[in-house]
Amino acid sequence: MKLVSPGEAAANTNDMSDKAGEDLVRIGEMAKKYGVTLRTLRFYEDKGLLNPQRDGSTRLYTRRDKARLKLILLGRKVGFSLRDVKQMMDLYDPTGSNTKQLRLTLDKSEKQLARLRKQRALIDDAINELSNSMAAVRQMLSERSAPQASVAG
Amino acid sequence: MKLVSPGEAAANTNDMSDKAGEDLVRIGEMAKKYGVTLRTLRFYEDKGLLNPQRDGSTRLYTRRDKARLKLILLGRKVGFSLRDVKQMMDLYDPTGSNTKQLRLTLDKSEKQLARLRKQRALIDDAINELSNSMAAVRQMLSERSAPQASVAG
DNA sequence: TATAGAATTGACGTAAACGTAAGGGTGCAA
DNA sequence: TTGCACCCTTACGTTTACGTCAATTCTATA
Repeated sequence: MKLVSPGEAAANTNDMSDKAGEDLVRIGEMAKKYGVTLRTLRFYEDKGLLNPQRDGSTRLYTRRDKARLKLILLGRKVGFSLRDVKQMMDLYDPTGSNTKQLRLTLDKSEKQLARLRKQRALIDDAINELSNSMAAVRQMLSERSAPQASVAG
Repeated sequence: MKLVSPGEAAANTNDMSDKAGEDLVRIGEMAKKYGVTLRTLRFYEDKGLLNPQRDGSTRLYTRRDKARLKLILLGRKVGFSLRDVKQMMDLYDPTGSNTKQLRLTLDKSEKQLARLRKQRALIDDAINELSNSMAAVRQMLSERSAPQASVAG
């Protein structure tokens, strides 16, 4: 069964679903579209983060999957683990107000924000220490007549 | 053979070496002194970063080892890998001017500094993105009457 | 129909710096 | 002699997010 020939995603002549305009794409196109590898998409599915339809064994991603993938990638970008992302997404309920999900997300976000700030502080420390060390090394290089005062011993 | 009874590091009645005042310590004291675990010290030795003497099978760390450990810990703090630290330390030659070592150190330091700055930029990005998301989530929480506009789909 | 291009599952490999457990030895104080 | 406080080596486990085959199958097209 032909779905979307590689290279033309718009003209879908498929009669897969009762809903028109489902815009199904296979894994290759999906990967290209979002700059991830096939392995990554399969991995996310294995971890329960994605759940594409199947045509036989072939994965078919809907725009729902695309939305989820976007969220995953955003989550990864801000430093959430896949586990965190899953926890937050698992709380999604299309019928409710999603208050719980939003609260959890906010809670995790606050913690992550704190971690990020801590990390930044550590990096700033490291930058300072490293700059100092470099100054010292430069000193020693400029005074190449003091064999005793080496940096390692 | 008794070397340094635990708790008194100064009064060494040992006749280990011909050099007086060697100030040898065993692994436990070394670990405590520098806030690392025994495993860490053994690991560093296994990786060729430390080379303590032995009394039978017992490791004895000299002040040379202490200096090296300090360097290792500084290196780790500024984000060098142990491999990098080893490369730099391996170039140390007590008889020379250590120009090569210093140059390598400076070179690696510059690269590491660049990495640190890049990382900091990434973190700043993440902080911004996360802050934006959080604002959006707070919005949605405050308008708990819009079921359609959920964060996950 | 042959062939290239896409897709599948399964499963081991990778990186870094140790953690942790197992099994065993040594010395010293009560 | 018991027991504790140290010490030793060996070796597998941990974490996270995939990478990298391998062997096979499906599909479209020239």
